[in-house]
Amino acid sequence: METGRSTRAVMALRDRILAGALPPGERLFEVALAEELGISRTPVRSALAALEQEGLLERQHGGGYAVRCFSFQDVADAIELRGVLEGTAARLAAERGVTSRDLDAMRRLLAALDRAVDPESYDFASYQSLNAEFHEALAALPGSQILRAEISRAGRLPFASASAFLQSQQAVPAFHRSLIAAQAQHHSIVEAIAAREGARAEAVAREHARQARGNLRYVMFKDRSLIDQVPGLSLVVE
Amino acid sequence: METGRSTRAVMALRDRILAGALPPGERLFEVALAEELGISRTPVRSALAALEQEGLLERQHGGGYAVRCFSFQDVADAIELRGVLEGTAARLAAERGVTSRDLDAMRRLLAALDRAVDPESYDFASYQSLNAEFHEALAALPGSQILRAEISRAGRLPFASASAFLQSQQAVPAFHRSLIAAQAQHHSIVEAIAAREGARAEAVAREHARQARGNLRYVMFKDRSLIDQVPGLSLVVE
DNA sequence: AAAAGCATAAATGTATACATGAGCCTGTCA
DNA sequence: TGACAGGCTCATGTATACATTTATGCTTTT
Repeated sequence: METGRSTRAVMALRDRILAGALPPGERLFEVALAEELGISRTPVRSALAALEQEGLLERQHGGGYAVRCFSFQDVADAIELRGVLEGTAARLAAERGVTSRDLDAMRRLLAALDRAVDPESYDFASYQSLNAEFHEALAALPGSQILRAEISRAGRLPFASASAFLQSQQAVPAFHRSLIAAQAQHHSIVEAIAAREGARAEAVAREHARQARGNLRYVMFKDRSLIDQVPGLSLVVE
Repeated sequence: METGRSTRAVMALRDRILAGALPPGERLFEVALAEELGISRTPVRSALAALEQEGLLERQHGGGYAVRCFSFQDVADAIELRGVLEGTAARLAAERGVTSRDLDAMRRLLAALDRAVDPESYDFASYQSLNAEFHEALAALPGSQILRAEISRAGRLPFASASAFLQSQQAVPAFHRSLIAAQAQHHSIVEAIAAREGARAEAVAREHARQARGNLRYVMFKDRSLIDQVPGLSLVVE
């Protein structure tokens, strides 16, 4: 198990940032963090650098880091970006073709997701993990390491990940309907890829991501009590 | 002037990697590099981490770094990725609209590029820097910090940047014709943005990037003597 | 002879001490 | 009273010493 101090520091700081314990804009000092975490400055430094790459911190003028601030538009753009990249994965998979083995795997995931959303056998926890699996498998489908890495990066910003709003959705009225709609899009994407319909696969994957934009609007403007349920949304300042 | 040892180490190592002094797959040792550069391990470590983020190095199993190997397909994918992202910038600029101030700036760049490609006043050096300016301005056009940063990242891999193949193109027969074709695409992109034609702007920007794919094929399969003129192409192994 | 386990050496991970530089406060001079 | 200069302080950048882990090779045992 990889349990280096540096890794632990990254996790601890990430948790604190996302929990809102470190408010957006707050400057972070190496010595203070080191004492707080009971380790030396060295792993703290590498953790800060890692979190900057992750997009949670930004360098201050003249050295040092601060917790990053995001605008509503930033979050919307990050979601759009993920959609564009996942759409590219879907299109390339369609254009280049996929092995029947990979296609079967996608269809098995679809079937499992079907069971998870079915009112008869509804299982939210399963849906959550299966949804993440589906999106990871999709990213890997065209067989491009470069694209896969970039999609993974785009989902690092917590509010931009494929399952960022799932938790909060549970509390909204039309929740189950939106789950069903999303699952229908999953089916369309796989069908398009199987039929080598690149443009369709790309368009549906993009639109699929944009569902999150609607959820974002709901959380930010209709029911702000849900903000705490979406990881990283505490970093959004107006 | 920012002349920290860490920054210097990044530049020195990047140069050596791109120059082929450190062959792809080669493992890098901190102590050796530190002695070679006449500095301590600390800035070397941060430089290695930075170059990993840049995509030039990859972590070895169990710690340590090695010079990254790329396949032909990797390079093609990186180019496609840049095209997708620049296409997104073009589309969003068209959809969201741009200020007349920004539009004028783009048109001034176009006019300057026109002069640079005109046989009467041909100036390759000008074209090179103006082309880079054009692509940077395009990335900034939709006003999205997130997208701009991601486009910048995509161009970090040296062979995926917008001007990666310019130098090598000088030596190919149909060089000047391809420059004129590229410039025509620049015009189309700006025209589409001005007319709020998002789909067109995106499609043309993508196709524009794909010119690099043609150049890549030429360099790799038709005239490998040009490989040294494209930064980073020495990292491609079959 | 082959496989497993231990020992050893070398690399990375971590801690700490030292150097440097930027920001700020104060005091003095115009 | 305002502005500039000088020094002080604190945070980051760097060097080095120490700890830990990993890989390799040799020995031993089956």
